[in-house]
Amino acid sequence: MLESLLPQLDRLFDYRIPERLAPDARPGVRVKVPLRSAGRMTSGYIVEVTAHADFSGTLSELEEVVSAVPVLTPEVWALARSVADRAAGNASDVVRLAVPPRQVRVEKAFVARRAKAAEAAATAAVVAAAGNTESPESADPSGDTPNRTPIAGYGDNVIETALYRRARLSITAIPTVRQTSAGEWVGAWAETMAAMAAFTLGLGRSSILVVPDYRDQDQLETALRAHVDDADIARLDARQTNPERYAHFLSCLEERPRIIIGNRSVVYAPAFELGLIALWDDGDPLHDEPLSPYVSSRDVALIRQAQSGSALAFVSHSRSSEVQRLVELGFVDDVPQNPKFLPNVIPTSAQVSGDAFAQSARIPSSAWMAARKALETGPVLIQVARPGYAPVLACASCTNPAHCLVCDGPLRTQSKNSPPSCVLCGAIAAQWQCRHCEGTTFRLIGQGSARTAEELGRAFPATRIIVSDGTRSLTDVSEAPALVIATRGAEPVAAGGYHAVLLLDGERMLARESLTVAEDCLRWWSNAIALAAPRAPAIIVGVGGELARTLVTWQQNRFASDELADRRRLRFPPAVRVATVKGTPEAVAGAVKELHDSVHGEDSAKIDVLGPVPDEDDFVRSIVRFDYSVGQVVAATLRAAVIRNATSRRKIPGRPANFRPPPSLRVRFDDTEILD
DNA sequence: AGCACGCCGACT
DNA sequence: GTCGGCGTGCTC
Repeated sequence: MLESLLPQLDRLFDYRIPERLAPDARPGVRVKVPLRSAGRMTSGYIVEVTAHADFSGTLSELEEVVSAVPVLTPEVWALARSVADRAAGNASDVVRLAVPPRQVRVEKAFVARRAKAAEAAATAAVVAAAGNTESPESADPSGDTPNRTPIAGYGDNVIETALYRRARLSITAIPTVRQTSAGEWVGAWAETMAAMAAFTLGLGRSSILVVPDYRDQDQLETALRAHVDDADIARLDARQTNPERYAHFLSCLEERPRIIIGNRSVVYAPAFELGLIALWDDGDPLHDEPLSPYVSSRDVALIRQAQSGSALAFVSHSRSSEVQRLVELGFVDDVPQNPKFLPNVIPTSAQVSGDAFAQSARIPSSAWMAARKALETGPVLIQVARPGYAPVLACASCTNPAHCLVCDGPLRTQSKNSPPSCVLCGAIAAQWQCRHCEGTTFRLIGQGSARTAEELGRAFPATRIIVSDGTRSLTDVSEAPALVIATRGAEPVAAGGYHAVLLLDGERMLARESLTVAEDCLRWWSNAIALAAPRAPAIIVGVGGELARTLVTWQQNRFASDELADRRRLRFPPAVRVATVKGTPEAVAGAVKELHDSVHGEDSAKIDVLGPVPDEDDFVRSIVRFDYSVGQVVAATLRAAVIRNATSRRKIPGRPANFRPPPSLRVRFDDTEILD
């Protein structure tokens, strides 16, 4: 496999292995090979070693084995190929996500340590043979390992049995916090996932646990350390330096079961005897890969599960419509939580309290009183939509929104005494003048986390105020009374759970324009509510209707089912898949025609094309919607069109001799934002 | 990408 | 009759 970005080189090439390289030339190792003419080298990976080449011409010789460590295992290669095929992308792009950059020092240390271990094992084997001792114990195939903690909150052994059967599961997380055996507090979901991984480890198998961000990862790691030895955990995440990441990656290649945790790219980690892939909160957009070919970790997990035969679990408080679809198909099994501790959710319409602060923050009196009461005994969580002080500024005289004089972007205030600055370019609006009425003074609109904190501080003078937002986010707070103001997604875990949770900016959060607003809001709110102590009030302000009813009854699965039904009616994802086709008008028209040619007969109803509409640079854009059943044909057809356009690109007349136009056809599958 | 091959216009 | 322009296509 060549490390090339060119779609026309995204296939296997055969090379002859010279005698001197034969010992190291095994599948998975990094190599350098000649391509096209002498002296030009490309790097790549050996995928297969065979006695007879498929290629009929004369073979070039392998130039160099860069390192003897087989970093691209056959399983991961097969996964990369399937993922690329599904999204009409390059396998080498996927491999780049799967295999971190090589770090020579780290790799040498790994090789040396491994050689030493192998030597020690050989000596031990000799001693064992001489002494005729018992053979080393292997994992008990019958399943139940002694001393493990049961996975609580679900039916007896329901999850254990499912893991043993290697089932695919949608698990409704338990909406509260739990204390680990080491005394630390984490979301119950983390405890559940840790117990699942520990059980799988007891079966002698590895787990891959995928979380959206490092705050979730920290909780999961805390929970895991209470179940297993630290040496059984391997981490792969964006916070690590390159050497750290490579060291942990290499440790996954060892032939012993591990628990591998990290963000979305960890789904590609090599794993010894993979027994479980589990995703926390698969609806979080951080599971969507922003690099080509843009395949989300949910889809990668589904492909990997099919190839490895491992168990698969989607764990969340509110089920994504994608997983709902899989449940309705019968492909994934529903594991409901034991409804013993449902959260105490109270929706409140905007019946504003008489208190001065409550009025300015539009907090209803009942919520205000609940917060005041809860503060006597423990921490209270206040969820707001935005960070900063005043997220929006307007002209004080004409009330029109204020804009940056440099780039015309919107203005905001970061903290109380900081001058207004531009959201986009950061310029400080010094000599600002309104473009509508020549006014020169601002009016602050809305409350960001900092302004909410300041005003709450005034209302509760003796209370500790803690702010957790995008710029400064906390992972946990103590059980002492405090007001914790957090932007959605940045809520810290409180020891013992919050004594009250207030969700303030519901209306504003719902005002965002997106196909998935309702689903996203439900997820943000459910996740915050799940941080409450048992029976503590969770008050949601200014949200009514189906969403409020869903939270009160804690029936997110039914909401997901309704949501999916709506998408079916509209023929929107995930009821169907989508692909964007972008390029010159001729290239797009050609690709669309080929699609109609290859999806024909009774299948033709399974595909429809929206557009083309004009895009930037004389390009046009079409959106193809298609049923999952024709996904392979659609991907293969569009892939062929991309390759053809890359191979024979026409020169534009009247341009400089060496001018190369951009690729005249680009394809992107399953972009969740295109129909917003 | 980047290089070789080939087909057509201008030249000793 | 050949030299070299650049468009077209291939890379094991």
